[in-house]
Amino acid sequence: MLKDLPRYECLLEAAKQFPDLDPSASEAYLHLLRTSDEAFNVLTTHLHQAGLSQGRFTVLMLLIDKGTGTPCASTPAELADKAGVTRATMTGLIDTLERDGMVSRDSDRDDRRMLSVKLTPKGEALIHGYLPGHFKLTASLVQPLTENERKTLVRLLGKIMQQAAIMADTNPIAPAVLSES
Amino acid sequence: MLKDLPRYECLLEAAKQFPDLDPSASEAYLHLLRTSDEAFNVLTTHLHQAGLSQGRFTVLMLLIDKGTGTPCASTPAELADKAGVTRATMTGLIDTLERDGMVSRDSDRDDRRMLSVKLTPKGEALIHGYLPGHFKLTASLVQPLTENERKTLVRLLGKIMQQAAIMADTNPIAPAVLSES
DNA sequence: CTTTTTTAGTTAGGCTCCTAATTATAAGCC
DNA sequence: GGCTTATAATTAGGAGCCTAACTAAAAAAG
Repeated sequence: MLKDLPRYECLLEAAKQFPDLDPSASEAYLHLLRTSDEAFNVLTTHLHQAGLSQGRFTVLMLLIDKGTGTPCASTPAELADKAGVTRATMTGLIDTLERDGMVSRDSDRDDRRMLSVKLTPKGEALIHGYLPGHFKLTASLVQPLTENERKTLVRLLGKIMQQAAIMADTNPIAPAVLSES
Repeated sequence: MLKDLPRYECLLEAAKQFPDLDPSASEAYLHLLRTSDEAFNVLTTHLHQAGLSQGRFTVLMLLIDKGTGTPCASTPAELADKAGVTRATMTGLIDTLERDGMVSRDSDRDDRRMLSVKLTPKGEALIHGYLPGHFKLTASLVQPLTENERKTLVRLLGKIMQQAAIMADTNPIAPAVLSES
């Protein structure tokens, strides 16, 4: 999800040379990316300590049976869709998870093209041992904010997310840029 | 910076099974990551259209001479530090940028271990042609927020960033988690 | 039925990033 | 001077992501 972490000081400086630039927008944007990056890195470090990556973690989460009798996803295609990666990528993730004994592939009796991916006891133990710490970390990150501030944050981020979704649809630059006119 | 994009619906559902979980914190955290991811993807798409990646873009930004006579960085080591990547990674980035004619490597007379990396005219043209659209995109993303909302957002994100920095320092989980007690 | 189309999953090859080991040079110490 | 340590950059090998091409099986069309 978050990677790279360019150092944006230089970018901000360069930005000042652009007359048509909206300074508060740039500042908000850079803060958003920097903050997510920091937060993400905290969690990623925790993941790495458990031998996980974002992709591996997502797969395990999707495979957990949350008491309903069925996990969120079980075939590679479902997993890829819900994880937001391609099927090819999911094949690779399942490959390494299977190699490490965290999941198993079982072929479907009715449709021989399909597979069913399941958590092994080892995988189940790993993810259940990992999650409490994960949730504690996320809680710690947001802990400086009051309940009201959290609501405000979610609301403001929601506006940006909505705008990003609009811009992602109208893919060329021009229409998105002109959306405020 | 942002990649992967796990679909957190399942995660949120799973989270409900954890009694010690702080729901508003999880929600805020997930919103933060999802929003940055969406915003990041919009910009990354724009970068790709220009034949750039986050890493390549950062290098070019660092190499721009912003009228001061000297760019932010010029040796691979400086570039790596300011870009937040390893020197090995920077070597690879410079390799492909040099291959594409965007930058040049010149050896230092005094210290033969050192190199000086410079933008070629082609690289300079590319980044200068790219930036206006980049800034317009970031402005569009934040456009739904009023000036006051932008200030609030920056303030709230700042609190989280500060907390993340604290947690990144106290690296093991336990101390960070207990920081509120 | 046979042929075409669709679907599930994988393979192949590329990119960006990483860590760890390596090469070459410079600097400090005896 | 000669040895050790530190520094600049690179190389080697791996992980996770991508797109595009491929294989196998099921479904649809004739």
